Amino acid sequence: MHSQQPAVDRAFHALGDPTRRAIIEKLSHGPVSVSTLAEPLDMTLAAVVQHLQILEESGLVRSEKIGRVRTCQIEPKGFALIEKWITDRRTLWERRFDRLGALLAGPEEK
Amino acid sequence: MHSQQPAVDRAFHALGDPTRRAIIEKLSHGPVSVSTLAEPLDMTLAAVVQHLQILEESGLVRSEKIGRVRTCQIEPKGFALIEKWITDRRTLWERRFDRLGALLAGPEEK
DNA sequence: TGCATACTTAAGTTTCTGCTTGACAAATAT
DNA sequence: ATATTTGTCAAGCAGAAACTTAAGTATGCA
Repeated sequence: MHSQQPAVDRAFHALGDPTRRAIIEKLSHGPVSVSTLAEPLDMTLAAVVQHLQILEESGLVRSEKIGRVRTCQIEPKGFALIEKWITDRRTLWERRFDRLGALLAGPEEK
Repeated sequence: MHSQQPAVDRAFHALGDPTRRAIIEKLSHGPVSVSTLAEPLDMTLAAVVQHLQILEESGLVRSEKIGRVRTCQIEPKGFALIEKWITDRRTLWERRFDRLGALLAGPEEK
């Protein structure tokens, strides 16, 4: 139950981990190398690389290797997906709320 | 590592699970009882109750028990938190992108 | 009163995640 | 040339998370 899931599923799963959100926070200020990213994160570099793989597969991060250093940066595509998911749902429940409000205000014609 | 975490952490963790997102999707159309919620979800009612507890603690769902039936509904507060987290980060990286664009367009005075 | 419904709670099992270790590869510096 | 830096890969393990089972509670109904 983990191979062929849609992009929005992977994006939500990726953001579910606090370490990965910390990585996103750091990348928000600009592109950073893997080791710089790992430095403040009380864990081995290998663990950070694993988090980065998940972030990259989920479309939240993009990276490029030049020489021996891999530089990571935010990929907005993934964020757009989860924002869309939320706003789509909110549209549904707000529409319901509006209808309810209209009813409570008293049914009007026209 | 799970007791004193901020609300935004709990909200992201809650939405990381596909079953919980399915519950949110159903609730987006309006309030539903626990057993109605559980019906299409290939798992026991007890499991669904556990998911609901997490959703409720994360501020994404609210519920009220009347008689013997508990009715659940969306609580927008939790969603506002995670949308704010995303837009805050995007503000950062878009600002950077704007500055970059300005540089590439050629430095101008004034 | 007796029985079904709609949960609730606790405990145990299984599966998944995050992390470490260790060995390795490639680029760069000395 | 060799040492150092930067990252990659593959096991393996401990704890967390999801789920089940089973027993219990409170409400509503006949």
